[in-house]
Amino acid sequence: MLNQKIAKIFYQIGEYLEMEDVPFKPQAYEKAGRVLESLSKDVGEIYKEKGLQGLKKIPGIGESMAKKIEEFIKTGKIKRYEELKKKCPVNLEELSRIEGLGPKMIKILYQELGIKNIKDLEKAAKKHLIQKLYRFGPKVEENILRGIEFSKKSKGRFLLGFVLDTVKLIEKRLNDLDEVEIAMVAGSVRRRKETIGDIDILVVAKNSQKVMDFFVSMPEVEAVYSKGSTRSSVRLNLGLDADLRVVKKESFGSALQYFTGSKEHNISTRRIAQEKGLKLNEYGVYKRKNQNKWERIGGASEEEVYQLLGLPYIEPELRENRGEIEAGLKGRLPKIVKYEEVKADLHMHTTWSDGSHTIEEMVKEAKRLGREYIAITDHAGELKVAGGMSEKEILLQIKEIEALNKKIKGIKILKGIEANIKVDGTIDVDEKILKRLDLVIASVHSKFKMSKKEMTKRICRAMQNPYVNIIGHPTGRVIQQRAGYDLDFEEILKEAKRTNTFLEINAYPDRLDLSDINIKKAVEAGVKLTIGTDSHHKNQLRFLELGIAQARRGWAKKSDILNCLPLKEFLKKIKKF
DNA sequence: GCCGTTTTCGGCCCGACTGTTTTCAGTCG
Repeated sequence: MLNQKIAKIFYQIGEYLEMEDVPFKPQAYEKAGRVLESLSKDVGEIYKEKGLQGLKKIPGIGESMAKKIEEFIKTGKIKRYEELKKKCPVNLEELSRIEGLGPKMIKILYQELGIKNIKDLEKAAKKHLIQKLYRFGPKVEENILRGIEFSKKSKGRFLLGFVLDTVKLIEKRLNDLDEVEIAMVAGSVRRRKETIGDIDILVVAKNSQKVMDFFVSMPEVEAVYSKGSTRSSVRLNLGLDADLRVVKKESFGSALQYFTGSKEHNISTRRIAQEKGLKLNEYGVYKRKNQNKWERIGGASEEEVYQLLGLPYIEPELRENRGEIEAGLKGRLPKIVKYEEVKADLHMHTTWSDGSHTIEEMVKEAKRLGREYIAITDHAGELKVAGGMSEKEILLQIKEIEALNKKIKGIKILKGIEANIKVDGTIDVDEKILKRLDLVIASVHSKFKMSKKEMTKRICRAMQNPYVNIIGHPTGRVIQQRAGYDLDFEEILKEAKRTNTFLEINAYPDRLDLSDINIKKAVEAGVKLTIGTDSHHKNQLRFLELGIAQARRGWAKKSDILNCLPLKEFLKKIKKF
């Protein structure tokens, strides 16, 4: 929480400095903001443990910013920021969200028209006051109004899981065209980020005009923003924008690398190019010939781009500038788990609790999707709103699963439950029953707002239960809805390792809990993980892919994921004793 | 303001697009 707050202030300081035309500092603040945002550890804790020196170890944070962080921890304020804000007291966060509006324009709008927020901005635009300003015109005014409308309508980013199918469909359709040599989705979708802002697709085409015609007339297209011969831009009925770009075959690799991002990863790769006397852009890799002549030396494939930079191929899911470049240079990039290596889905619900399908229906769909084994893990115990099973029902369900295992071949069904971790950390199902199951997931479903200390103790105690194998959705976050419970994650990892308990990567689109950053921490701590979809409907079983993507983004190897194991070994490893 | 297997000083990623201008500034990804 502290990290996000300070990050926001740093972003704003950067924007204020940009208004003043201060060179280089804006980028420094912006970078520091991004680093803080994706930092896994709270700066408050870093400061408490290691002081100012600890803060300065954070990349992008030096003397001056460390002191500002210290100031914020101690006083809740940063003087420099308050000064800048006094000079230009506008709602920067709100205004810079408007597409096309940056610090320089915001400053002029404030000085000339006293515009402080979106409300003021909308009023001024409707009165046509903006187009009278120097270097502004009717088009700028129009764009501002459109930007305001968009920001009102759009919810911002979209969950990957709810758009991935459509993206894949569009990609496949394009690839099926005779005119298309290759079509590939780039951007945050290709990196499998948990939320995405828009869709970028690249194609190599023999006849680009025909491809563009096809693209803008797809049934999913709601509006066409622009249609050209090399780039078209549309809004899909899902509510998000999609761009299609035609690139030359010889540039496909560098274009794919460029448009896949992340921005931070690209900045790093271009810096490496520069250090080697090369230049990297979306058209290729270039070598300096003389003063101002560059010679193209590659760019047809991504592999070639990375190779010319002296790097191994870096999987898209790793391209977040979280150490993949450094690891690549040292030859220490991990071999991350492959999509086809995960054999099982370890978390799902049926009509026995709050699911929509019978066990048999779920099993058949899971088999169709190629799973080798699955665990049925209906709610049990006190969670009556979610149809928690009584102990009697659990025993009946065990019988049904045993019968189905005899009936259905080619997939094995494991007997499990999702039990509740009560406030005191105990499990609300009797050990006599737990004993008879293949695996037990224990999750927090109540009283989310406990103190950090209490919640950590609560989950640690659950892990001490000899029959609890997996902690479900360990941090309890719901993307775009609520932050996770307050936890000492380091402590959780220690206890998980000590008690041989596994942490879940919940693959449900709005959970993806553990997050990529927490997965990386768990992997580093040697804690093993399981992936489960938490499906409540058979159509949700396909979300396993999202959990694997998340594992890959967290640098997890095959050996870190328990459900990569064949069934027999899995059953041995899951047991605590 | 940050950073350093060439540096504690002198660099800092790159190009396209847009709208406003007659050569460029601002914004974006």
